[in-house]
Amino acid sequence: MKEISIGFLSRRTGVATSALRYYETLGLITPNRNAGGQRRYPRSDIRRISFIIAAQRFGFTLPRINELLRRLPNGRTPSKADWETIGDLFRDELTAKIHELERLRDTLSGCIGCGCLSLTACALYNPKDQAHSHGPGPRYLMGEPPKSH
Amino acid sequence: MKEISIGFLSRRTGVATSALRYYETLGLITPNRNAGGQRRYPRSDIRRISFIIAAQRFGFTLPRINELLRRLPNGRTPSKADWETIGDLFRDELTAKIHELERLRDTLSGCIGCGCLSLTACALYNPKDQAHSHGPGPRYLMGEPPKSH
DNA sequence: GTAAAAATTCAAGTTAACTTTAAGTCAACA
DNA sequence: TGTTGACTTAAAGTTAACTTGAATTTTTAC
Repeated sequence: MKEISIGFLSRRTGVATSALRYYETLGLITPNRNAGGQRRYPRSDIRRISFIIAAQRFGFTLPRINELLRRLPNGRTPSKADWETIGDLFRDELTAKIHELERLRDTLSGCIGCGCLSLTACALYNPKDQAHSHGPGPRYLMGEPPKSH
Repeated sequence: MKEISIGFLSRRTGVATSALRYYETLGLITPNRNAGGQRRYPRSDIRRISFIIAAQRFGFTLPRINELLRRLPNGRTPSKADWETIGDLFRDELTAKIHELERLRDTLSGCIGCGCLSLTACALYNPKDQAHSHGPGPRYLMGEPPKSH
C-alpha cells in the first residue's frame, strides 16, 4: 500500500473525511487520484495532517498554516530535517504568542481594578494583535477609539 | 447625564452599537429603557464592556465571559474591590491557559520531527483542551483515535 | 416647528471551519 | 457476481460573533 485512501488517512489522524476534502479545497493537501477517481494520499500526509491539527490547537488559521507548510519541499517527501526546520519556525511563533499573552495579562492585572475610569490614561490601549485584525470583533481595549471625534 | 445612550457607550468603548445589542441578547448587559423606549446604560457598563473586550482578546467565549460577570454584585454598581476580585479570577484562568500553551509547545518541540511515525507512542495525544471541545474541529493530536477499531 | 441625527426592531447576510445530505460511483470480498 | 462499504460531487446547513439593511420612531439642534 504505497498510497492511502481518504478513509485510512481519516482513521489515522482522527480528522473527518469531510474535513480532509475541505483542507484540499484550501490547498493544504493535494492528493493524487486513482483510476476510478478516488483520492490517494502519500503516507507522509499523515504527518502533514498532524501538523495541521497541532497548529490549529495553537490558534493558527488554516490559511496561516498553509503558509507554514509551503516551506516544506515541493515534490519530494519531507525528511525529518524538513520537519525540524518548520518545527523551529513554528515554535518561535508560539513563543512570541505566549509572551504577548503574558504581557497582556500583566497589563490587565494592574488595570482591571484601577482608577482610570475616564479610560483615557489606561495602558491597555489597542495593542497590535493580529488575532482579531480581520473581520468582526473588538478593536480597542479599555481605551478610546483612535483619533475620531 | 446619569445614564448613557447606546451611541455614547459605543464611542467610549469602540464597540459597535450592533454588537452592544447583540451582547444584550446574550445577557451580558441589561440596560434600562427611557420613556421613548431607547436603551439607557449605567456608566459602570463602560467598564463592563471593557472587561468583555479584554476577556475576548484572551480567547474567552461570550458565554464564558457571562459566567465571569455573574460574579459581580447584582443590583448595585460594582466597586473597585468587586472588579479586583473578578480580575484575580480572570488572571488565574489566564495563567493556567498560558501554562497549557507552554506545555503544548514544549511537547510539540520534541515531537514534531521525531521518529514516531506509527503515531502510537507520541506524547502529543488528545490533551484535555476546552478550547475545541464543542462543535467542529480536530479532536486528536498526533495520535490515534481513542479506542476505535 | 421642523429636519437631521440617533435610536428602534427584525430578518438576513458574513466568516471560518467544518458537517450533513442527496444522489450516485467504485472497490473488496464471499 | 452481487452487495455492501467506501468513495465521489455539489449544495446547503452549522456555530460564534457579529454586521447590514429596511422601515420606523425618538431625540436633538436650529
